[in-house]
Amino acid sequence: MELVKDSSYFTYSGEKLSEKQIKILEAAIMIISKNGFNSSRTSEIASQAGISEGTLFRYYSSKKEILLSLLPIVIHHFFKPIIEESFIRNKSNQHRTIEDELKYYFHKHHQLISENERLLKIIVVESLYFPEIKLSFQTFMKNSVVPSLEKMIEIQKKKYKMKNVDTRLVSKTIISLLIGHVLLQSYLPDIYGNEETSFETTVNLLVNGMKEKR
Amino acid sequence: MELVKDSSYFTYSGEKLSEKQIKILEAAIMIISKNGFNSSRTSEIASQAGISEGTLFRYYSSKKEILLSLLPIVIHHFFKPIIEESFIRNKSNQHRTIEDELKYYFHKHHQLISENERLLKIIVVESLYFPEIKLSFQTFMKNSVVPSLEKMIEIQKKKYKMKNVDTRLVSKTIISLLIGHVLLQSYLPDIYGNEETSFETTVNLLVNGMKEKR
Amino acid sequence: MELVKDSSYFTYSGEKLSEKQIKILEAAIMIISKNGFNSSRTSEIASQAGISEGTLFRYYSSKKEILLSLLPIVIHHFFKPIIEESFIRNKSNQHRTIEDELKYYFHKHHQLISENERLLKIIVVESLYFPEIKLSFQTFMKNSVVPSLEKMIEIQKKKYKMKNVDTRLVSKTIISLLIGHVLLQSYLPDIYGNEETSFETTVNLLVNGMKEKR
Amino acid sequence: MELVKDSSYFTYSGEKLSEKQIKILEAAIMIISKNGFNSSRTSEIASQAGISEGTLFRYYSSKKEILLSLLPIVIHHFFKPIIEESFIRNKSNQHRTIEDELKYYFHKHHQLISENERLLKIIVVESLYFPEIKLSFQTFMKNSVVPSLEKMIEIQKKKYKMKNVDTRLVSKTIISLLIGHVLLQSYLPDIYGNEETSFETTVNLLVNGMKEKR
DNA sequence: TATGAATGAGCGTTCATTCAT
DNA sequence: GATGAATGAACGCTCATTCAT
Repeated sequence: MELVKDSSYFTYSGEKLSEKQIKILEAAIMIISKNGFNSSRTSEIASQAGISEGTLFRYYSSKKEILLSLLPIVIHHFFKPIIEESFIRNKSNQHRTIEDELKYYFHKHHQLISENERLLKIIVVESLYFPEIKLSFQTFMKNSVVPSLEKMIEIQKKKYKMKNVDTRLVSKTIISLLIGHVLLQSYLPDIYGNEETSFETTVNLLVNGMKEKR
Repeated sequence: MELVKDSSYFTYSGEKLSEKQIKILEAAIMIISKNGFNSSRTSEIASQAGISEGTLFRYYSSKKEILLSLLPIVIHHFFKPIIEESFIRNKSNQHRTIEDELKYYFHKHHQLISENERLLKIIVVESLYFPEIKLSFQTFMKNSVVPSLEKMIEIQKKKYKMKNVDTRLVSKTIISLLIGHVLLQSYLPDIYGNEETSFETTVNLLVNGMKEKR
Repeated sequence: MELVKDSSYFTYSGEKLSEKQIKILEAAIMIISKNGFNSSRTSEIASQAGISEGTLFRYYSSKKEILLSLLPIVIHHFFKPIIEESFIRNKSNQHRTIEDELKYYFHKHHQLISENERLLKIIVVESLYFPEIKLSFQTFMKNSVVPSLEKMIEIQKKKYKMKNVDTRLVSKTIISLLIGHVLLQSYLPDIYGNEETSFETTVNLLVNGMKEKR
Repeated sequence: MELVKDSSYFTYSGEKLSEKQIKILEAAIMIISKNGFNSSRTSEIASQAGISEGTLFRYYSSKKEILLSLLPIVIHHFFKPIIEESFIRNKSNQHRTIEDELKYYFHKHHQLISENERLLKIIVVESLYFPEIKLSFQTFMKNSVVPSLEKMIEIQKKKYKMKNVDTRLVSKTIISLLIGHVLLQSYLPDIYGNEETSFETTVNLLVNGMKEKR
């Protein structure tokens, strides 16, 4: 399974997932990301996981519980890294240019999204239909991701004296560009294929736009 | 139903939808956009349409056929306008600035998206799971939307002598911004609420970025 | 089906049961009285009713609803008659002897129990496990059956000047005798077979016991 | 567990139950009397018995075998005492009155029923659905309980010269009263509550009824 | 043509029973 | 012997689809 790099993917701090549970979640991510939650069959997840359907329900008491148990994994593997200091690097590396900073930001996100692609697809889509998932999603965006990003922007604004730039608008733009690039890569790979290589020019365009013209 | 302005919404060239079919499709858009295709019940669609379940199956031989019949409507109402000359206005109004042009482009898209919001949601989400929908979607993007957009960009590039600008990158950026803004408005309305008002500054940022710095 | 004399058994005032519902209830009474509620399969009830399982659930939204819908039938066919004036005849026929009165009371009950045997079995047994059924059962006994019986006893006590007789004890005894006779007939038919013929002597024993000895 | 006085409860002649088996049966009586056989889970019985489910099936090869193994226990603890000489006391204490004799009989039964309440409930209810249990039940009643009771009645009839009394009817009446009282106490405790205290008057009523009137 | 009752395949879930450790 | 994880048949229930009226 391409999403999951190694067997330690699901064993994050604060949770002790058994081998069976990991197999189930791996299978669930495969099946649900392919068919959607509602069209995914517990029988299919079980057989993909190499266990019986009865065993599946020993570990997850309902189909929905499987879906919900993906939430902390997304948070751990996708959201946690984004809000960590090392991700933004807004403190230690102030000698870097804003372009470098943003390229790093885009690159890290791209990497994270690639690593968690199927998982993210599930959570994003199912949050349309499961309020509890949407809420988790929104909460993390609102309380962690956006503040963290805007903090970085504020620092850069001060550093480069771009007082007229609207922080909120820039954060919206950066997130939009990320989302858009990921979706376009997925939907129109032959036109908007290699995302990684386009970051450089995208960042240049963006930073250039933020700088005041003569 | 807010999506459908009048009874002629579904009567596009090449198709003659009966009154019953229109009612069914209206109901289907309501129900499916709310619950997703799989969680939508034919019984609910029928009762929302004010007909019996039996009648529904006289007009659409299967539930999936209803979904697929929404495709040409999306194409007609969403994609067609986008690729039409009047949408781009790249010929007649050459006296306008590039900012005006883009603001108009964003505004028109926003309008179109608003008018077709539920319909688009269905097609975008279900295209994740139904290859035939995805293909239609991709084909229109590749053959019509992107060329049309890039044609406009080329014209503007010539007009404003921005030779160094990468057309593909700009089209990707514009589409990304549109997608991102729509999604963010939907997922994080209290942070990134009013889309329309942010177009102006977004366009300024973008155009500013495209212009060469001193 | 022995319990149900004719097709009008289930059509009592205040309820309009369809033909299908009657078939389902007839089948349910057969199956559940044989196997118990928990061991009865909806598939078996459906096939006994001559319909598909899907149809069964069109008329009763759950298996338990079938069980609960038997309650008003028991009330209508078993409890209602017991508390009606005509059953006790404590007003119009005061010229009758207490023996006649009791024989009539026993006889009527025996008839009612025979007619509703399976239905009663279900309700009595399942009230052990379903509190709502037990409550209905108790309520009817406490508020209707026992008061009605004790009213009759009081009248007879006055008529025959049996002041020393404990009304509550006599009602308990009468009900016990009824229950016991019915159960013994069911469990030990070859020993305590014909209930009807033993009523006469039972009543004589009871009345004799109530009368004061010299 | 209130039913089982001590660890020797289950060790009756002809059977050697291991400690584990006793624990299992104790747990089974608790669980099954509460939920009914079908709604009782082997997992619940095992955990109540403090053993694993696997171990349970080492001692009883199926769930039903547990139920059936309760039968000899009921026979040993409930029926055996009833048919024993000491229970009836028809020989040694001929100086007692018939009232005393019956009160003693009722009292002893009441005591036995109280001590075996849960066990009896299981056997009585499940005999409705398991023919082999019903048969055992019937056999003991027919061959042991009824003859033993009627023997006592015959002796009393001779002693008190009540030739006209129908022995079978009296035995039926006595058993009915016992059954009725137990059931009424269970179903309508607030009306027909204390069984023990009503025996005295019940016996008086019964004996009075058996005696010839002037 | 329109209906809606009837269908039955297929779902998520349970639980008595098995068996490797 | 004791365990408890694993099993899978069978359950209650759903719902897209059919068809007699």
